[in-house]
Amino acid sequence: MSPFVCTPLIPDTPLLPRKPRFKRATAIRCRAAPAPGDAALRAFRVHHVAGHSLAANPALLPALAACARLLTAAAEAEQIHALLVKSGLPSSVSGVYASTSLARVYARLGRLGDARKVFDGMPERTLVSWNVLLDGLVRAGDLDAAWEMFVEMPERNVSSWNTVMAGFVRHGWAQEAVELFTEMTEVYGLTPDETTMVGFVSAVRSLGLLGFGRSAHGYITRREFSLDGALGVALINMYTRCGCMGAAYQCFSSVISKNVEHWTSVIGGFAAHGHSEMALKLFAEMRQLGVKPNGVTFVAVLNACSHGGLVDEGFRYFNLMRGMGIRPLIQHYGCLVDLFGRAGFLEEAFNLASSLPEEQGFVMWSSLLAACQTHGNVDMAEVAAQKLADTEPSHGSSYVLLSNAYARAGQWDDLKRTRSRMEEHRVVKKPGLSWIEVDGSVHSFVTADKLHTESKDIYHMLEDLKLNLMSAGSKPETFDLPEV
DNA sequence: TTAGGGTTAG
Repeated sequence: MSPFVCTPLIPDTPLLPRKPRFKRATAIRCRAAPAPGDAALRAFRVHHVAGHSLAANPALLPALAACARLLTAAAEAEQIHALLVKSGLPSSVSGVYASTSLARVYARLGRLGDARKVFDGMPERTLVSWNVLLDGLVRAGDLDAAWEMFVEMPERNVSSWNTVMAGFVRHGWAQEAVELFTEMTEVYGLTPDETTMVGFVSAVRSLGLLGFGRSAHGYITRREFSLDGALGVALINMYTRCGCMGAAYQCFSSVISKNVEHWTSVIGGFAAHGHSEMALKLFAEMRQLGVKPNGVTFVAVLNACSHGGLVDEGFRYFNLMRGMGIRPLIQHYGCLVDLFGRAGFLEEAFNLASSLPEEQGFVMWSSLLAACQTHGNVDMAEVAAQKLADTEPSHGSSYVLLSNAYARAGQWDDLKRTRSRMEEHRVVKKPGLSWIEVDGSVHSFVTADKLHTESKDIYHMLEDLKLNLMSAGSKPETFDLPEV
């Protein structure tokens, strides 16, 4: 295959005309003379070409910072590294900044071995150098190694704690992140800064600890931390995940300088909770104010359309996105499949889903399977369930969704067969969990469990609620399930 | 002059 042809992540479907490719000549010219796109890299080159020594090049550290930020400038970083080695700068004491910055570039590129080599070669290390390496381990997902390093570091500051905490949250260790916060503040008496609060709020968001989230918000307000950056986004997201759209919107409104992520978070929140009109109204407002949406914003917008049954609008937004030069990803196509499926256009949903790469299709086929259940198409449900099982064979939800579809269609023999196949393959469906936080402790429940210490009182309360609902005229939807 | 932060399809 020609190196000049980009392989699209998603194969184009008839819906989506193929994008024009770059002209061959343009690609060759770019390759022959790669001009650094970043201002700092350009400045570095200007000084270097003018014959300035590395130590006298004011753009050295900004250029390395750019390499760390861009993640596409590995070649430039290597060139600067070579120049540093040649100049002898990294081994001099004044080179501690350059070496730390260089180690950071490799750490950010995921080249931990190279980062470690630079670090090991440093005659003098600062706490920042340690934190850079710590961050590299955290980003690579080697949390055990990161923890080991964190414990053994000669000293630690708030940044070290923040680095580990953010890493824990990013890799799903939210509970550990909360514990880390408690230890940092209560045992070590350190004062949290804005970054600490971003990590903490993100952790309590993952765990659904609304009470902790509210306390954190209070603390943030008292400290007069700005909500203009990541902190505002984290707070909006925390309220959204806890189902408090009122608080999320209030928080959003209090952000003075709103960026695309603030807008995306609040739009995504309203979309997820079924308030499609509000989500789309906010999207229009955002554009009117000149904030440019990104691919994630469009996931939120398309989600609003699918939850609101707005098929035509969904396609209009999808085309708008492509018109803005944003390449659709599997999430966007997933929204379209969901949009078709929920609205009952099962054939269209199926055709679109079938045209996409299978390995990323788990969520998409689940949504289609759910749509087949809703609209009573058992034949298609069987195919979708098979696709799901192909993607993740040990996942129980495909069997459960399929048996639900059989139940809805009254095909009890097929339902029995599916359940026995599940047993044969020893597939266990992980039960969905609900939880509620009362006075700082989290109480979790699965369907029909009696493990909670106050289980008896809870079931009494449920009975009361049920009676109240019935007397108010509510009728539950029931099926006559046979013994399986 | 070098470190740590946020949004994504069921």
